[in-house]
Amino acid sequence: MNSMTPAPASLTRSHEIAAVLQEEILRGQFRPGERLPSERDLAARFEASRGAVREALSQIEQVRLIDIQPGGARIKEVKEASISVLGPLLSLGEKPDAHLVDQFIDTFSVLTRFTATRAIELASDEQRAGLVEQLDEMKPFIGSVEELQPRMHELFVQLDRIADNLVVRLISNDLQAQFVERMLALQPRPSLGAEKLEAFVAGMREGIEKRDGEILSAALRSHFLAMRTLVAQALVKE
Amino acid sequence: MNSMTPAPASLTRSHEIAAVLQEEILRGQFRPGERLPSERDLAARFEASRGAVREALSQIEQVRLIDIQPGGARIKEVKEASISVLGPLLSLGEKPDAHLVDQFIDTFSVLTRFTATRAIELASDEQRAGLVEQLDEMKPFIGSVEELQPRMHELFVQLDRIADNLVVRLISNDLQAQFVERMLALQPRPSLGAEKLEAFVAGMREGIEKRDGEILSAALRSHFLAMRTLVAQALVKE
DNA sequence: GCCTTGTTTTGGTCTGACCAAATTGGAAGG
DNA sequence: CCTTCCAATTTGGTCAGACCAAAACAAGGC
Repeated sequence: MNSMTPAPASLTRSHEIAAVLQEEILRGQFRPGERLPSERDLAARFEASRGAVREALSQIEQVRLIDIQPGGARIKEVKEASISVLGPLLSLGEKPDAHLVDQFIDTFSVLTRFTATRAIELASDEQRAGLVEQLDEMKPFIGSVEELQPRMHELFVQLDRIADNLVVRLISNDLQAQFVERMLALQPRPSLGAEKLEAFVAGMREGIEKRDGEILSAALRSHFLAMRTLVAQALVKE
Repeated sequence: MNSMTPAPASLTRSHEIAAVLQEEILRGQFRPGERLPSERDLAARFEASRGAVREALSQIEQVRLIDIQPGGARIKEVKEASISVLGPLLSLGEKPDAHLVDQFIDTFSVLTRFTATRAIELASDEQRAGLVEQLDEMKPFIGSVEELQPRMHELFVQLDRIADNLVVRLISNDLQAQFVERMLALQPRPSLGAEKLEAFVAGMREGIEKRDGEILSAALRSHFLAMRTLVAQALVKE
C-alpha cells in the first residue's frame, strides 16, 4: 500500500567500510592506477575482518571505481565509474556541487522530455484524457510544493508507464536514487513561483490534449530551466 | 597506450554465483517480494562457502535486484533495479530481445543528441575545426564498418569531452558497458549503406561547422533511426 | 481469533587457514 | 651499470567453523 522508501537499512559494517573507502576514492585520495591498500591492511585499519572488507571492495568494484585482481585492487577514474557514484559525489561537500547539480537537472530534463513525447505518441485517447484529468486535479495545489510534488510525480510515473521504455526507466531510477533524496534535504526548499507553475501545468495540458510533442517539450524545457536557475541560486548564496 | 578492455577477468566464484542468481531472478524464477533461499542453502547448492555466496548477494544487492535484511533477502522488481541489469537482461535468450534493443538505441540516440548539441554550444572555434577534421578523415573509410567505427567512437568521445557533462558521461558508460559489447557479438554484423553513412557524416560536418544544433540533431536522429531498423531486421529474421 | 512466548532460522561478523597468481627483491649474468 | 631471471613474499580467492542479534516462525495462552 504505502510506497515509502524501505528505510535506509542501518549501515552494515561492510557497507560502512564501502562508503568510507568510496568517499576517499572520490575525494581523489588515491591516484587512478594506484593500488589500494591490501585487504588485510584495510581490515586492520577498519578493525574489521577481511570478509567484511572483501564485501565492501566487492561493492566498490561493482560501481567500477576499482578493479580487483590478484595482486591488488587498482583505482579507476571517476569518469569510468557507474552512475551509482553520483550520489556519493553529491554528498562530498557541505552542499552539493552546483555545476554537477546543474548537469543533473539538465540531463533529467532531456530524459523527461524524451519520455513525455514518446508517451503521448503511444497514448490512447483514454490515457490522454486521464493525464489531462490528473493535471486538472493539480490546480488547487499549485501554491504548495509539498502538495503538488507528489501529484506531479504521479503524473510522471504515468507517462513513464505509457512510454514503456525500460532503459530510460532504469536510468531514471538511478538518477532518482542518487539525486532526489539528496536535494530534498536542501533547506529552505527552493520553490518556483505560482505563475510559472501554472504556465507549466497549462503547457503540459495543452501538449497532451493536442498530442503535440513540441508544446509538451517546450513546457518541460522551460520548467526545468527555471528549476536550474532556482537551484543554482540556492546552492551559490550563503 | 592501448585502450583495450582489461580482459573479462576470469570469473571469480562469487561473480559466477552472482551471475547465475541474477539470471534466475531476471528470468522471473522468483516472484518479487519472495524470499531468496538462505545463504547457507545457496552455499550448499553452489558447493561454495558462505563467504562466496555473501559476496555474490552483496553484488546483486548493489544492482537493487534484491534487498538483503536480517531475516532474509527479498527479490525486488526488475523495474526497480539499476542499469547494470540491462546487460544480463539482453543476454537472457539466444538473441537479445528486439524490443529492448530498440529502446536501447532510441535512448542512446537521445543522449547522443544531447551531448552533441551541448558540445557545439560550448566548443571553441579550434575545437570545432578539430571535429570537422576528424570527420573529414573518416571519408576514406566509409565503406568499412571495422575501420569507421573506432573513428566514429573517437569523435563521440571528443564531443563528450567538450560537452563535459559527467552525468551523461556516466550514463553512457553504463549503457556502453551493458550494450555495445553484446551487440558487437552479433554475426553477421549489420552494416549501414555507404550512402547513408556519407549523408550522416556530411550532416554532422555541416552541423558542427555552422554550429547548428538542429542540423546536427537531425543527422544523428536519422542515423540512429536507420540503425534501429537495421538492428530490428537482424534480430527478427532467422 | 488475537496476542504473547520460546525456538529456530537468518543475516552479519570474526578467526584462522590454504592455494594460486602477481609482485617484489635480489642474485646472477651481460 | 643495466638487464634477466628466479625465489620469497604479498595479495586476492576461497574455505571451514564459530558466535551474536534480530527477524521469522510455531505453539501455547488469553
